[in-house]
Amino acid sequence: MPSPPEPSPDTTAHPDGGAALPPDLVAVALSVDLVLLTVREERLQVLLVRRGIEPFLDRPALPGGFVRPGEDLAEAAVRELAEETGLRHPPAHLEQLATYGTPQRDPRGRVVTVAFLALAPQSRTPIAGTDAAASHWAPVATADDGPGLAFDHATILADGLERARSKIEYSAAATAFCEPEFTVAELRRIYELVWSARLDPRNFHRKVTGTAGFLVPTGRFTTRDGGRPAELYRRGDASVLYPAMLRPVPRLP
Amino acid sequence: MPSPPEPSPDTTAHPDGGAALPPDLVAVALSVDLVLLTVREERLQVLLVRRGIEPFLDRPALPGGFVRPGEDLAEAAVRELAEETGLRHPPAHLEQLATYGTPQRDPRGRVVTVAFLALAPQSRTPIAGTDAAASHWAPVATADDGPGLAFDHATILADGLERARSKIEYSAAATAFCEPEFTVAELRRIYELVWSARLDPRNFHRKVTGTAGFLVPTGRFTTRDGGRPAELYRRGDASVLYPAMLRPVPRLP
DNA sequence: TAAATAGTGTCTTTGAGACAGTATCAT
DNA sequence: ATGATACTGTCTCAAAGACACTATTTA
Repeated sequence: MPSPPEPSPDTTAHPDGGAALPPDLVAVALSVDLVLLTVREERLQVLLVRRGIEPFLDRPALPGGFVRPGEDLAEAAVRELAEETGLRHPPAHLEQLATYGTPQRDPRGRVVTVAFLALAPQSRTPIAGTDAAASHWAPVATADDGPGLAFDHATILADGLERARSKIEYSAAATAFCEPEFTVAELRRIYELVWSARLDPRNFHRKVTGTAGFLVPTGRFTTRDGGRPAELYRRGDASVLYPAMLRPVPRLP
Repeated sequence: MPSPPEPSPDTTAHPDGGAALPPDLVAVALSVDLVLLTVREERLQVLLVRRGIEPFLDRPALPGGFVRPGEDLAEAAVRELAEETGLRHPPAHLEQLATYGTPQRDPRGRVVTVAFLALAPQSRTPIAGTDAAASHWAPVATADDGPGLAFDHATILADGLERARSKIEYSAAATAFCEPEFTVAELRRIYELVWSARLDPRNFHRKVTGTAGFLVPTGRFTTRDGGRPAELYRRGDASVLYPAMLRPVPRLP
């Protein structure tokens, strides 16, 4: 890796054309944290890491780390993901979630974190790499059980879940959980597991195949789900879903 | 992988129970910026300030400033708003928009800014105070004309507008533009100006009065809009609008 | 054959869009 | 009276919910 550009970390000493930052600034440490979700073993799961240092030693936490000089925020997010989980490919979906900067959220000092939401299919999330020993999947329903998540990560996780649940209503983001080629039933299962709700297979089929640009039929079929062969689809160009898919009241027998 | 040695910013000198921030951190300056929108003179307008210092001296910019020690992000946003515009009351609606941290977005050094979206009625936005001389309203349609906005504020403004336009679809946020008591026609005018679209008065009336918890009738009437007296309403408890108000394709003759 | 899943069609209900008609003010 | 705006009602159409029926595989 080439050495990073030399920006003086002392931001107050960085004049440019006579303009400099005011000398009485609070310097904050900036980190990124990730809510990486996937569907595996018939459940919505989130990637957690076990903290190897204080504070919150040995407690589960969202993967993340400090932003480096000259590094963009999203760039830092995918780098941390690769380092902590050995993820080769960037996640299929990545978006900024929110920024958390309550003064006392980190006992070490002022640390502000920019949280990202990432969605990926199971095949792209092998968990194997340098620090990978400490990373593991946890069902979102029980992620905060036992020793609670470090820092304010329980809040960040809750916000990420709510974002994911609402995002798949009006966008094609749910396909980010799927393999490159998938059946309508597999996509429906994603919705059901993310929403904890049952959807009518026939109405769902009509909705997703009837929305222009959402799904692209490949012409090929699979029997991997059992029963009559189902057509395989790829995700289409449409990123917004209009009209939106309506989320039922959560009810999964 | 080795990190270049760098002078410790003072955030690293904040030990707590043996835990300290790593010494090779990049310290960043953290600021907040505001997209404060209001409806006045029959147009959607945004509050801008004229920059009094380099860089971008004399260019229009979004109001904002650096976060102080021990200060929460939203807290910093309302403080900056009060300082730069003399706004007494906090805005009726305030939400975090997004965080912008491209390395070169500020020529003075690494400055990351957390942007907020604020909505307020005209009555609460008098622009009178300490630094108020430099602040002014600009119609959003022409805000980026002439000398462009400083930094990446044109992007932030565009994101804020899009957020406001979509937010009023599925939430009661549009009432934040209204006075405490308002008529259905006044609320409709808000939607029309924010969306640049014409809405059918009768269908709009049916929609907003038929959605439980959205509007609370006061029993009193006004003739300030001319014609038959219109009932005055207050905003209700409902913060989400379901089903959503559908945004037509922008078309205002 | 039965069982399982894929896909199509049909009926009902909800709600949005379009627009007629009446009500109550100012002038 | 006229004109303006407030409000109610009615018709039509699009789309969601519920569910019957047929199609094609494996066991």
